[in-house]
Amino acid sequence: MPRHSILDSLNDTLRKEALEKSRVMQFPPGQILFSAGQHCQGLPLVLGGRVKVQMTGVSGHSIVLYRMDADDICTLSIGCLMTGRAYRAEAVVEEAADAVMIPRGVFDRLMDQSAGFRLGIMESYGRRLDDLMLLVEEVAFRRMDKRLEEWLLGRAARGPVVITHQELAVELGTAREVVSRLLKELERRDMVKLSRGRIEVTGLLL
Amino acid sequence: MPRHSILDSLNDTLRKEALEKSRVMQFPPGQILFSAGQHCQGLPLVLGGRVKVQMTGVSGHSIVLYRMDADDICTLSIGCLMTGRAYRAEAVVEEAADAVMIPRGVFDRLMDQSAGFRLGIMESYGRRLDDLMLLVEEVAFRRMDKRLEEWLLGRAARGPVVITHQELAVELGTAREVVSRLLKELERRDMVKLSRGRIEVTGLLL
DNA sequence: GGGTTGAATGTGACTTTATCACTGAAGGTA
DNA sequence: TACCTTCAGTGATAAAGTCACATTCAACCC
Repeated sequence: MPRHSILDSLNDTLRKEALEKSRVMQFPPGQILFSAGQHCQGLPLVLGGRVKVQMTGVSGHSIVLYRMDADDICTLSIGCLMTGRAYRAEAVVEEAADAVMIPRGVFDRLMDQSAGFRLGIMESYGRRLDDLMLLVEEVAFRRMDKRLEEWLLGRAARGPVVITHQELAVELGTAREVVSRLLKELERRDMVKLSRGRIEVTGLLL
Repeated sequence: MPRHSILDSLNDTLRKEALEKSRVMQFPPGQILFSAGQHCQGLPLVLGGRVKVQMTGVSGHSIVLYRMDADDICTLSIGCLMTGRAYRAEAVVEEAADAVMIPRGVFDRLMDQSAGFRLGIMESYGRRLDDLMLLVEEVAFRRMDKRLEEWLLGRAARGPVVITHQELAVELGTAREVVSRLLKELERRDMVKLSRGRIEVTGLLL
């Protein structure tokens, strides 16, 4: 039985109908949920796992925009679903994920029938807008060394971080060389230990 | 009689009710529609004029996120209205604007009763997300000289651009000195003529 | 084991952008 | 006219991005 808080906001009849017409799907790590240029088939409600959403610019550079995990809604899909536009970004599964895929008709019906569902959708939208606004500010004004340190701290909680410099560059929206150099500097200062595809955070405080 | 396409999507009864309970407001240039930290009083439907939405980061720097003009909906307000969060950005009137302010209760009722209204709201949200995603890419990867030239071309259509270097820096999310130097270089190449608070685009092609 | 290969990382040289600290210029007003 | 405030110009330096190439590592195959 899929657990997603936006489904809790539905009454029994609606929930039953929604689940009957939707499918729970499983996605292994590495799977592309959708990519730029594709059209939307339904609204994914993420039940578990983790999915990163990134976009590639005209320049060929990529940047991670945000992540989705348990209890999230794929906000990007809503716009594509309602207006028929194509995705501009790409979603890649990081940790095996499962999601309820709500087809368009059901989505329309839920929006029509349930105030709670509408609230959930709007909340999700609002949060996403906020995230992106913060990202704009971060990219435009914050220093790369601080952003890198912060990113590492956010991941260092449980053991070493498994990631390449190139992937880390996409996380931060910068170049691989910049990441390499900043990491080397941190290593010189004994704040991290580097090995191939792996960063161990040893003494890093914000 | 306010003209806004999202009102056209309502049936006569709903439109009449909505307009009775809403107020058309006028805003002179320079007026702050809302600022960061404030709470939302209602959803503005922009009828005419122009409003820029910008945010100021922790660093104290500002950047323009997007603009609203005739027939736009203040997407940011929706999230704040529905979830009770405070605004994170600031909206400043550039050209005298008028807007219908829809109070929360009416908004809820329209979302409940009108599929067309819902579609309009969702479309607006989708467009805004897209805009912000493009802005992230632009800020992260594109060169400042190209962005500046593009911005100037977007404004040069009717006569000289009246703006200070500082304001232009906020448009692009960079520092005033950077704008000054890039403009000087364009002037050396006879692509613009500079005077105090004014930029005349003479020979600039993309 | 030794050799080959491709991905990942290191680094120098150089350009672009950001920051800091000023100086000078324009335009309004007492 | 003298003063004052805002706007613009600029040198010095640091941070970040770009390009080109060298090196290192791990996996895989004989």
